[in-house]
Amino acid sequence: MESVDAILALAALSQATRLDVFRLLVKHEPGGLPAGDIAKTLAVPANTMSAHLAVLTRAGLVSPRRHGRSIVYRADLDRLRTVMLFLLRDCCGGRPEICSALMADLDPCCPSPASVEGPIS
Amino acid sequence: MESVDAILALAALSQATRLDVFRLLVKHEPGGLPAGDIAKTLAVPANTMSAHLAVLTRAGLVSPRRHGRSIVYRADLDRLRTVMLFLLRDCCGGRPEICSALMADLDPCCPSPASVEGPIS
DNA sequence: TCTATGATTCTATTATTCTGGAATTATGGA
DNA sequence: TCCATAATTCCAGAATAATAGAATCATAGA
Repeated sequence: MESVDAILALAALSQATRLDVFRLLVKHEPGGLPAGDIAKTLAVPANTMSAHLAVLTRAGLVSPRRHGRSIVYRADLDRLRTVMLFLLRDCCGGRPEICSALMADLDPCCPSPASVEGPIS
Repeated sequence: MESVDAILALAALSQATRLDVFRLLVKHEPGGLPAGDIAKTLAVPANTMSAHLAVLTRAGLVSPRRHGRSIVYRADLDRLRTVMLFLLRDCCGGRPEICSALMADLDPCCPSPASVEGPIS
């Protein structure tokens, strides 16, 4: 990932409404949510929300798919992972001891990978 | 970490010059770098750089310490870790299967923790 | 085809951020 | 005290982002 892409993603998430949108969409994975529902849930006018969704889409953090009359948005977790990798690499750059401290601290947020190797229910 | 703090940090990093500053300071851990050297290295006027450093400082991503006539800035990796944890938790929120996929992909960026348990040279 | 609904685009207004010249503050040395 | 250096603060102009009313576009159903 290039700096310019990372900056786009960071900028997209550094705005309260858009961060809320992204969190909402993560909560609604993998089904996604229509633009109208997102706007209603967060109490933002439809056109304003549309502008925010466009920013998130340009940043690659969400993706739209038409479904009948609605346009359903989904969070792109892969993109978030890429952004986080970019940040981590910046820190690691020749300094593995820093990175592993980060990793160790990140771990408790999740169960060990071994425990989730089965199919996702 | 509260949303407002995360937004502050994300906004701070979502600007080319400031992202460069942060990367430069990470590279210069743990010694840090005086404001003037940062400005010179990145070819940015001193007062402009001062404004950017203030933004990064307010976001908690760097911290200044006077050293004689200079003010030496250091990257705060702990803060970066906190921001990344915030983002991860947003994704995990009741969905460990998503998070562990993220973790698994983050791993290759670093050597295994076991290999860095010795003192940092 | 006509209508209603969901969503976006157009446009203008307001607010915020970025930038750098000039002035100011803080420190160390002569 | 006086000067030079390092850095910040003050300020204003330019650029960018956020917001929302009105108009437009796309689809589904009658």
